[in-house]
Amino acid sequence: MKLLIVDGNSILNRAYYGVKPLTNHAGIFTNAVYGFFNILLKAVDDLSPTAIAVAFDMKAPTFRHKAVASYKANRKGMPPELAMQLPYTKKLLTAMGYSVITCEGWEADDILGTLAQASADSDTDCVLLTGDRDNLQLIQDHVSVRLCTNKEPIFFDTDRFFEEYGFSPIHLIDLKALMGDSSDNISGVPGIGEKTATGLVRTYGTIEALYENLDTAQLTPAVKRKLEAGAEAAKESKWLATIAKDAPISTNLEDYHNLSQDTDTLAAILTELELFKLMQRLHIQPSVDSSSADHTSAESESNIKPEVVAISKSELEQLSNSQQIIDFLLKDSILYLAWERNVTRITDPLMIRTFLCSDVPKRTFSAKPVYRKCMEEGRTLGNLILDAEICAYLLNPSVSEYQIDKLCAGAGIPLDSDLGDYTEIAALPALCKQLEREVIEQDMEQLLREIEMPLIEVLADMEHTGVRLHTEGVEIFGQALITQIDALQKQIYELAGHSFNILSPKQLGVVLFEELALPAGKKTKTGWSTNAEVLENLRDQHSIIEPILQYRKLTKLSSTYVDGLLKAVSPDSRIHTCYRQTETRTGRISSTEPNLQNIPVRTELGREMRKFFIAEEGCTLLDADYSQIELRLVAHLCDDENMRQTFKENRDIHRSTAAQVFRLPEDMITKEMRSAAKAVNFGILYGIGPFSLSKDIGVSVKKAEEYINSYLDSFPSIREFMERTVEQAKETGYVTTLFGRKRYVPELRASNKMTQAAGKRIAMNTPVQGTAADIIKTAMVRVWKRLKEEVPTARLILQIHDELIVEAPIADAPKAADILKTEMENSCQLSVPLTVEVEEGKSWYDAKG
DNA sequence: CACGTCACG
DNA sequence: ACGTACGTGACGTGT
Repeated sequence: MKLLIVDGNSILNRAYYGVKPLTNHAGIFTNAVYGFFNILLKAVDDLSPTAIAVAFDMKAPTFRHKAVASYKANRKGMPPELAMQLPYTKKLLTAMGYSVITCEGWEADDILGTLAQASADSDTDCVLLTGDRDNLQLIQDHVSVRLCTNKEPIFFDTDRFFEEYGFSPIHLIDLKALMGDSSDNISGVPGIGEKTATGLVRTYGTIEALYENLDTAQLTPAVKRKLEAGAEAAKESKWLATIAKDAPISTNLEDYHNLSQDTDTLAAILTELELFKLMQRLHIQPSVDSSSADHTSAESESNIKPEVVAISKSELEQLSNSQQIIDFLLKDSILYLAWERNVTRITDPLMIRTFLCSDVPKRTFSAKPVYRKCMEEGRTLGNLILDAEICAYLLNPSVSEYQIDKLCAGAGIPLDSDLGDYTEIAALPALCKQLEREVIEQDMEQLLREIEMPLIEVLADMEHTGVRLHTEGVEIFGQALITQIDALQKQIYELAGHSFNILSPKQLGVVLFEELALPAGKKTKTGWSTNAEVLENLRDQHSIIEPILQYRKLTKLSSTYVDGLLKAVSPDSRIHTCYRQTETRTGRISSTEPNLQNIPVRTELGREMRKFFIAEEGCTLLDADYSQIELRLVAHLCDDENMRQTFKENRDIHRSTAAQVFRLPEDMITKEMRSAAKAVNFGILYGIGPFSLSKDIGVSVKKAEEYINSYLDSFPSIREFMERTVEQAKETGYVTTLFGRKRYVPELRASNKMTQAAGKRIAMNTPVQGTAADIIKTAMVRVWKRLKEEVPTARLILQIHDELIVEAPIADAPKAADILKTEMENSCQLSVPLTVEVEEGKSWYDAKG
């Protein structure tokens, strides 16, 4: 028999602080559970114990035992994010067949001590798993410790302990008696520190032996005096430091043998917590949750083992002409199919094309690359009815990466890894059905079918078409930048008196705040902040600041935009960005490789870049953007009559807001007042605070607060809407957009009030930003379809959140412009008009005056 | 790989 | 006392 005794609280605590915050989609924290079992399972793998006992403190300790008193007095209670994970941990341990031991009035330590002693007494080997060095005192023959640290665990037995401490483990309590332990509120002997205490313990062993020999001992007078004065404290401290070995628990070690695992319970809890990695590690399948239990057909079907079959060309043609739903995955140019109970794979490119282009109803996971591949062959993917990745995104947009195996785990769909390459395709039919059903249950079917599904092809087409770049122009622009950058660099080095890396915040900090002794403003966690805002404030203090700011601007343009864009140009002189449809938590699309949604516009020099985004010969660019879409949505969502009226009359919203806030007629509003109102308007969208507003518009925090209050008083319906939205998010755990898109806001349930405040801002902003995303996506689908039908020469090529760009032959441009404006303005009926401005030009720069 | 910085809506 | 507006992506530095 070999016993593993776990200090549950200590390991859970270590896991909690060692693993980054992690929650399931309902907001239950799971990081400590995850870390706990990683530590435990690693130990079990390494040690192969035949019995495992996990000790926990009691929740509400009484004062029968002295250690409890010190515990209560000196350790803060667990944060709720950790406390909520404790019952899950215990239930999982029990389900795994391990013993969970608590003992009223006794600490986990005491349980460890008692069991360790019982092991030693019966010549049974045992290992203590703990993160607390206190437990090293329990080491003796047959009893060793596996000490968890931030790195690899350290193994301690008597010999290893002696090497490190120079005395026997049992004398650890004597060491503490002398030096104390602030974390356990053990005072020790005042004035005796680690060095002295260690020396004394090495010489005398126990404090009793030390005090008996105090008169004859060779001690400095000071130490001797302190020891004499602290005799009582030493005794008291030793008593406090000693772990009990007589907790009233069973010392019959046979009682702790591992029981058989309750796989169902284990699966149910891990599924609830969405700890899929852990499930894999334990080789258990996720459980089917109760909501899907009544759909027995899907369940039984998915439990039938699929048959791997070969398929001939004619059979494939027959299948491709049928009306049954076929699930497919395209991976590394291999096509995997699943239908009825069969799975197969196809490598012949012609057969792959036959299937993909056919009209047979298809489902897949991640369709956009498939559309792209088809488009590269001058075709398209036929009759796609469902993309499971998109469904998963709608169900929870906060997931960082959507993977079939994890989603199956979360949806209670078994994965048969014996099927090798066929594992995923075999599970796909069940996954599609399940996710589709959930989307429908959560009232997002329309969002799925009318927006997200058709959008996949639109995005694929936009990527495939790409945007033309005037590469020579960019190169020349880049050369000019380099020349200026070199000059600035030289100038900066001269002003600093030496060369250094200007782009290194660390080195720049040294130059500015040490060598030049400029007043250091804010700090970051690693050093001084040197961001633009800080540097702006130092502008007048030293002539080095201006060129540094300039240097930063130009190097940014050079590396991110000139170099970045040139790297991304294809041989056709066009840039084919990648639009990501499952990336943002709000429903927006993002753009990568390269990001075409952050091409400079705010400064004149940066805006120059847009001169190189040009139309094909004989073509022109049409740029259509929504005017104030987010503020219009605020007016609609809040149903604010005042604000709605402004938009209905197509008046200047910022001027109108200023008039409300300052209680003046509109013609008395100054530029400054208008721009302050504009900042407040934007701030409102984000859940503004006075501090940030003051920074933004350069007034005092107090003044900024007045503006905000005045704003919310002028528009009471906005305040009500914001409060209502946050309230609702707290109750249900999520917020929704006008079109039913969801986002969970677990931040609202955190105990940290900063996090909670962030949660409120998320709750307030997401319905606005998300609805705007829904609207432009709808418009994209409609514009794309109409252009395809009516002006097939015109191509949608770019989307920048509230802006669409179409490339069209000059002759077709007016018609395309009309379609753009009409479809964008009418993609949604609100209580305020949506207005779109369309402009035209040879380059993006020209098309956006 | 994390951080700081900065580009956009 | 602390940090301080929502949502993104890319680059260079430095551990």
